[in-house]
Amino acid sequence: MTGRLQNELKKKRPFEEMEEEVVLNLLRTNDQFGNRFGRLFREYGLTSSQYNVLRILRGEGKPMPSLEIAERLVQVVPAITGLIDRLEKQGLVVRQRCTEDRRVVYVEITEKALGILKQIDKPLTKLHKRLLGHMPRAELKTLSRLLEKARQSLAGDEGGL
Amino acid sequence: MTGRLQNELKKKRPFEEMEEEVVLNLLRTNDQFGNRFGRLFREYGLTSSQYNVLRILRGEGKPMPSLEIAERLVQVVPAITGLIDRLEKQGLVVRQRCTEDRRVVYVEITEKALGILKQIDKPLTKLHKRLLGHMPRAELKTLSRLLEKARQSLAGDEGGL
DNA sequence: TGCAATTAGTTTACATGTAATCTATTCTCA
DNA sequence: TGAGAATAGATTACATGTAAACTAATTGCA
Repeated sequence: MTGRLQNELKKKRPFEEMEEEVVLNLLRTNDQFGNRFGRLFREYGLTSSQYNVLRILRGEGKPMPSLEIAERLVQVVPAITGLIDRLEKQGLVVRQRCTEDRRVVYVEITEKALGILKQIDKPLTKLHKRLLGHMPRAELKTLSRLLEKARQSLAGDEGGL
Repeated sequence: MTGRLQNELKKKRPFEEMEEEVVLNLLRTNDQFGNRFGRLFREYGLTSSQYNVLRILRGEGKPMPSLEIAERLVQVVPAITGLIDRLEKQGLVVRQRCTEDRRVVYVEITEKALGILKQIDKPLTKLHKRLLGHMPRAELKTLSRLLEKARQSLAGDEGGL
């Protein structure tokens, strides 16, 4: 695997090669893991995005404004509307306009959705185990830490160019 | 601060927590980096996927069958058709059916596309630097290695469930 | 030799991500 | 208090990712 990735790189300076390799590895790992999770969620009639919205709502424990959900998803605003639309159509969330500030729409998770999430919990844990169970705890910790550190270059600059 | 001790006691299954944290960090980092690269490519009229197709074609140095490109993109087959369609419409690639095996369609990169890629090279390197330049070489190496290791759990199992 | 299995690519249907623009409300403050 | 700025969402347009079904060409092999 290492060799193949490096083969795709045009040899330049070692340091730039290193950075590019990290980026490619990041993309590749994310894609492959994402595929697996996507397949699992699909077995329960959900997409990854839908699952994530529901997970956030369950974690919050009470209705949330659309934009607050969108924020936690690290998604851009427009996508959230359609996402909630489809969840509502499936009876997994309910929309309710706030009476005090009529601009705000609260989204609440339904019992039906909570039931599905509960069904997913175990297989999801199992999948995590399958994907990462072969790595010792110390390495997982290091990996998390390094990913966080990588993101520090964008800290406080989320929206800027 | 209720204390680190209590926090540790409250942890249910530390190991699974760790795995989930890695996955979330992976998603987040990938999203944020992906946004940056996407914006850069858009300045040159390309999407990330389009850039990647062109980069692969430049690297190969000669026309390639559609499916071979798709394979390297870690993408599923159907997406490649539309992608090539749009690149062709922009005059960035040319399609040519193979005479020996009439099922195969070769895709060739154009001079126009090579010119755009050349323009992108420097800003792209600069962006890499900006995103990862704050990490010492040793950490980049470790990060790459751990990402590769994470993917080993799916080795030789690309298509399976 | 002839037909089933493969293979390369396309098409269709749907969910999503991104940007730009628009509407309805609420807030600010001169 | 009243107009402009800010905020919450929705809408539109387009590129993409995914699955499933389809066409055309080639291969394998009894």
